[in-house]
Amino acid sequence: MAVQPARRREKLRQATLTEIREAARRLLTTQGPAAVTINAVARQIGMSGPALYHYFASHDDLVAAVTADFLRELTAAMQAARDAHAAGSPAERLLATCRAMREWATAHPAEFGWIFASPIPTTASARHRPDTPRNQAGRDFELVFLQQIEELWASAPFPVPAPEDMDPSVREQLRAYATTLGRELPVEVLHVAMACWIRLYGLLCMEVLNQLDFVYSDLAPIYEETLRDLTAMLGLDYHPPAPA
Amino acid sequence: MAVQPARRREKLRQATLTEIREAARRLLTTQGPAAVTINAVARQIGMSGPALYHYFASHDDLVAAVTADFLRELTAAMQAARDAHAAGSPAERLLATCRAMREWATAHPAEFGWIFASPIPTTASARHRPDTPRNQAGRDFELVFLQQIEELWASAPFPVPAPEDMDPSVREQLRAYATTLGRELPVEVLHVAMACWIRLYGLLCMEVLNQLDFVYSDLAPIYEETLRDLTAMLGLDYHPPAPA
DNA sequence: TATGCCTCCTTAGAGGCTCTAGGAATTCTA
DNA sequence: TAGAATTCCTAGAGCCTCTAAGGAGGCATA
Repeated sequence: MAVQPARRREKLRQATLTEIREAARRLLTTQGPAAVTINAVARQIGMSGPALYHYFASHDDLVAAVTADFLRELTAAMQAARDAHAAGSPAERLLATCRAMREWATAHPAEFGWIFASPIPTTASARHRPDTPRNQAGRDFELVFLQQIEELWASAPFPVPAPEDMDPSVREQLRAYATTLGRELPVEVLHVAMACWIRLYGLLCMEVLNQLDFVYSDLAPIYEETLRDLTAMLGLDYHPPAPA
Repeated sequence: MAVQPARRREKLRQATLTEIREAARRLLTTQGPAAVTINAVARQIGMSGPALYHYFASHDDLVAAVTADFLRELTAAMQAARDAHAAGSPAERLLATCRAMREWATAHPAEFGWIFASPIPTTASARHRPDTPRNQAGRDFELVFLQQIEELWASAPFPVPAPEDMDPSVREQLRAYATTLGRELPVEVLHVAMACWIRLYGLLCMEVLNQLDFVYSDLAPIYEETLRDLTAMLGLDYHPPAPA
């Protein structure tokens, strides 16, 4: 067995990598974003600061890696909720997915805040390396919602505007997006999908990022109200959440 | 004139204060949020770093002061748009106000991002000093929108849900908020007002904070579409924006 | 088995940051 | 005109990111 030792070393490296990510996350959740420094993470795992640069090229790289972890975890939570309702109606599946999104976000506000604060890299640099893990994770996240709308549309079309009634600029933007997706989604369907997404994700961001606590302390009923609106827009029956 | 000298010094102090704020803003818009450090601001105005502590107790204090400036400027822009349509219909006034909000935000994305990133201080400390300039400015901002809804309701009531159909928790939260406002707004009116606010402000935050540029590059028509929805909810006639 | 390479980790240190301490110059007050 | 207050300075402690240079060990090959 000549390959074994090299593989062993690789395993050790991977173990250290996840240890670093876990330490970073622990610091984030317990002491806030500012506490996630290279030095502090290194201290957490009993290393000197500079040693971490063997694993991440910069502080930003570490942040991006951890953010990608969070996005994947959020995506997985939504997919799990969806798959748990594989036998249910499309409406039940969609509602379960959307509720899982809020549950993850409210259970992990610091993590969600970090995802939000680190959007797609600035346009200039994004040109050069368009496929970081962070961006890949971002696309997968969006798709969980979008795919369900797509299936919904295929199985039971909901009302959409006539393409010629849409704003020409919007139509063109959505057409471009549809081609980057490589999917055969009509722009008017995409338009409704985005309108739903904006209402849902926008509300969630405002909640988790404390933009609404001047008036609301518990936004669960407001979120449910929004879900009710979405089902109406998509021609679905609303199903109340399972009681906890 | 014995008071004059003291007044002169106070004037100088105020001049330095605004010079500091302007330098901080310049750094923010030209080099990003991370560049707004005490040292960098001091260098900008030809001072040593520590000297700035005579004007702001900490870096956070400087940030809060600048943020309050931005909020006041945004509020003033909205009020100006409203007052410019004092002779118009309530619908025109409201639309002008909402458009002014987006115009300011898209014209000053860095500033708007800072407002968003520095929400009301963490609940614990907010208890102790509930009336910082930042919070005062935040309340004034919210009121520009809310007051117009209030006037609208008084002059031409729009459809609202029956209070007994509302979620009891939401009803209670809104009742509490109404009392802090010291206004006689029925909770069901407040509920509609908040639903409008969430849609509009949520969309704007997503736009300016780059949460939507994976699909949209120009959100002006989407914003107009949302405004159209709001006018429908409020029983108003939609007026398209004046052409630029 | 001995040698060289490669990886991992160390310390040292440059240059930035926030913020405190203590002192000098200036300006106001009495 | 003497004391008090204000404004600014430099020095420096203790963080931070990140680079440089070197040592200790595992690994592969002669």
